[in-house]
Amino acid sequence: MRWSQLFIPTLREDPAEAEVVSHRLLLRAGYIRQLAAGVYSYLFLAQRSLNRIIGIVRQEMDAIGGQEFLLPALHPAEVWQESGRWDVMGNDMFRLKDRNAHDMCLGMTHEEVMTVIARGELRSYKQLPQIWYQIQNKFRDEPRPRSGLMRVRQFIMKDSYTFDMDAAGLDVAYQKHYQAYCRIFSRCGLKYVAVEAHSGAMGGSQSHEFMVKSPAGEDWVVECPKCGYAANLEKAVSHPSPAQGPDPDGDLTPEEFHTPGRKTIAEVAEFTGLPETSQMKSLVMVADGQPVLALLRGDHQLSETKFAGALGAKEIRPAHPQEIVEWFGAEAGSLGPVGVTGMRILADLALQGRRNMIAGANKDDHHLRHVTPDEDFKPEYRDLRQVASGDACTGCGGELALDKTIEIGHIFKLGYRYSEGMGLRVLNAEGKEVAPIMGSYGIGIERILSSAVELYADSDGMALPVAIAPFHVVITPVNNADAAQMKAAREIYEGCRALGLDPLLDDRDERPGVKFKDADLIGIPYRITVGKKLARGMVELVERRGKLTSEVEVGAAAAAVSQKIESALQDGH
RNA sequence: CGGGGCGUAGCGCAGCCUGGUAGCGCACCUGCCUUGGGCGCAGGGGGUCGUUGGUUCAAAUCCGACCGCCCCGACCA
Repeated sequence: MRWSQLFIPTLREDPAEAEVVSHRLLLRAGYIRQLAAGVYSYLFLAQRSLNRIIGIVRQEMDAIGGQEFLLPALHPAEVWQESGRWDVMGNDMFRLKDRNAHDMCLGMTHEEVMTVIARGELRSYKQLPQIWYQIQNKFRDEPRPRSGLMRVRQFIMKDSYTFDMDAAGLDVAYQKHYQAYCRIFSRCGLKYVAVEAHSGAMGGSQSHEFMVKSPAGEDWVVECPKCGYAANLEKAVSHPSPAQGPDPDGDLTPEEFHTPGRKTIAEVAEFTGLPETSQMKSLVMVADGQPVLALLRGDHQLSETKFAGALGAKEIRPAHPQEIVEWFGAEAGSLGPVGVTGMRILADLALQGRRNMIAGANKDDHHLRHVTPDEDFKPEYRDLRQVASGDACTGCGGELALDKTIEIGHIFKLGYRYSEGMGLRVLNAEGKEVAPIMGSYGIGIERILSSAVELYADSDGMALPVAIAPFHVVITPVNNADAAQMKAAREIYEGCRALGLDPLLDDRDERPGVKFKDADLIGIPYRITVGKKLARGMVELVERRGKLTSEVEVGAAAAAVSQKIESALQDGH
């Protein structure tokens, strides 16, 4: 296509509201414009790039036997009430009423709708397995949209749903998706990791997230460089570092001592001269309205996800200061498990077997020494500890690393929640009614674009992978007034088209500097510069990433770039 | 929902403190010039100063309410 005819509104300056790299560049390069908080218009370049991404996703989904549907974005309240999620989703769901005051909502996801279709039509085990998917807009009224296309309120998602007769069938569907996701993200040119994930409020047994490491990410993943263990921080396990000092021996009884003004673990450690690992950290949480005491080693952090999981709680929060005083008779900073009644006490596994530790005395400015779990109080032991960087891998002992990541895909086994709950039944070979087992698998389409921008940006702009760039190559005549240059540029352009490439001809009447800057900014992976060297019959072929430049003959330029593109697509660059 | 910041031309900003009816750079339009990294010269168009109430002879400027957007945190199938 000819640049002079296109709408590519590049900005010379950074828009003030954009902070993260991808947001800034997508705006500057004329890919997107904001309409409201977390709502964006995708202009020409973004649409081309997203279509490329969608094309890859579609191919790979079809390759595993997926069947594409297009489902309503507008749902009646009933289907969500039936699954019980009308209430669960709270303010994250966009809700509205139709003219008859009937409750409706915009779909955040499509388990309900898919299940409704399935229960109306699937009758026999002979019809299973099924893989149904859709690529379309989903709506979530995010409490805080942010980071450009990273967290938005309307976004494109590929979502698939599988129906199988048994767990073994689900395993197959799950593995197919796992493999398909690996192919999709590799083909899109991303460096990603698949990590074990928490399956969240959806329930279900097994779950993996596909993550791209990036400082712009919002999730933490834990990785072992030695054995390849990788998990979302919410779910990750590790061996904690050893306690920094031995516990005092003997069958000692708790003994109160005065700790004026010492509230934090660090302050108490300094005051007593004992390491933080000798202390018990007491956190008061409220789980579904009930107070619960959580105990950890002094230097450890509570994983709220693990904590909620251990209790099977839907909603947890730290107790308010007034509540703490009411229940413990002391303020946070002097709390401990000894003498606590009327609430569950959950202790992290790292406290099991420890003796004679320091804990709060439930009396302001006082602590207890010689507190021993199981003797001085009876806790329930659970894994509550959030993994920290440097912990030892439980598999191989390697040193775990923590990285910030962007979640681009999530697959999980749903189990029977929707089929059971919404009355989806088929007859099995014995003629008995059974509920099929389901899986659900999502990909954030815009996040693939954002991640690619983040991953390959430099000071000049973006440098998109060939497979998802809006054009393969931009042909830049340096001087429009030079008829020979324009002619050669057009010939190369036509040559590229003949080879099946998507070329962009920069025929704008602009100074060369402007053309180069814009080409770099919008991230087209290759540029053919037609300039002075044309006198010798040569043009330049520039790779956007790394700015590698080579000279080729005019007549060979199209073939040369085609070859590079071909191999880049093979290697996923 | 808690904390912070911002709203003046398409974009980036100044003006506000100390009220007197709006300015700069980029972009845009016209002409000339120039053509290997956001060129030069000349001329020009474009703004209900987020909305609304109040104070005042007079409000972009002072006071109040509201709305919107960004950032940090909480939250996040």
